Amino acid sequence: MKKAKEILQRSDCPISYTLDFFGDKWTLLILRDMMFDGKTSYGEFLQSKEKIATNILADRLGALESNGFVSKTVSPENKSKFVYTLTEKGIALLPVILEMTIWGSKFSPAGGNKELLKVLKSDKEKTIKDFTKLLKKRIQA
Amino acid sequence: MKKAKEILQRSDCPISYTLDFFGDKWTLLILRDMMFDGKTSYGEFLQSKEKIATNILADRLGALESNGFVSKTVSPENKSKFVYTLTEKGIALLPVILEMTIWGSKFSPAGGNKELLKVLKSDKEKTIKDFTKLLKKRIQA
DNA sequence: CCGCATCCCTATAGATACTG
DNA sequence: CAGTATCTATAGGGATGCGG
Repeated sequence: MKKAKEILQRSDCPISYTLDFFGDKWTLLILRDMMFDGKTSYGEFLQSKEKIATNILADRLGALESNGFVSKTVSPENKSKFVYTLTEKGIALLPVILEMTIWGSKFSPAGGNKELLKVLKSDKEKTIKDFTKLLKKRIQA
Repeated sequence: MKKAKEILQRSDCPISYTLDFFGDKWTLLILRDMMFDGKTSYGEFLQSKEKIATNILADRLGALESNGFVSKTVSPENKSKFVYTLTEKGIALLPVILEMTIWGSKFSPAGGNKELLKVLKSDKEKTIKDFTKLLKKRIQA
């Protein structure tokens, strides 16, 4: 039995609310892996370059699931494996993540995703819309 | 003497880089107060409804300053008071914060800023551009 | 062995009281 | 006004466990 670790809302401010849940260093990285790399399993998340600890990963996946950002199902191929997929509520975070990508690409010493930046620059709104559509399609299959 | 608390970069990923610095529950709220409420002083930040602790505020202001997101100057009116203002690097985070506002407004039980949402919906890119211009003007005065 | 969870211990975040 | 000091709670790293 898992306790659902509810979100404690500090104020009515929408920014504050967003940070109440996503204001940590790991949660959005999991969503990134799902959105951009199509990852769906615990093991795949573990392999990301930032090296998330197993307990943190389990905790965040649980929180994401119990708050409706991802759904957890048993893998059809492997009964002892779980598949995590984005919900629409999770997909709705794409614009936030993309803006973070843009900002990070501009200011990180490591540079950023030049390809993505070029596409975004030409028509950001369209890119967001199209990518959202793609993600939604992916979860229907 | 203050240690500059450098950012430890977990990977080359721009999203990860953004989270390395802004992946906490308070830093962006300070920027929110500066952007949307025009706050400029320690005392004003303390009064926000989320009730930030004094040591956290001091810590975050120090980090924001030493990393070039805000600048700290002595108040012209009151020599024993400091004035914090956004830099261009800080202003560049506006799109991220606005997307968080949009997301939070959509999903927070408390609802959100309906006015802002309406404006953003009609032309998001223009709104961001105009507001950025306003913020830049503000720091030149 | 792999996928996932738990335990333990340290480091950091954060609340409250206090100070130059 | 603008912080520090001190103390406690929580996040997080690494090892370990356990079932297939």
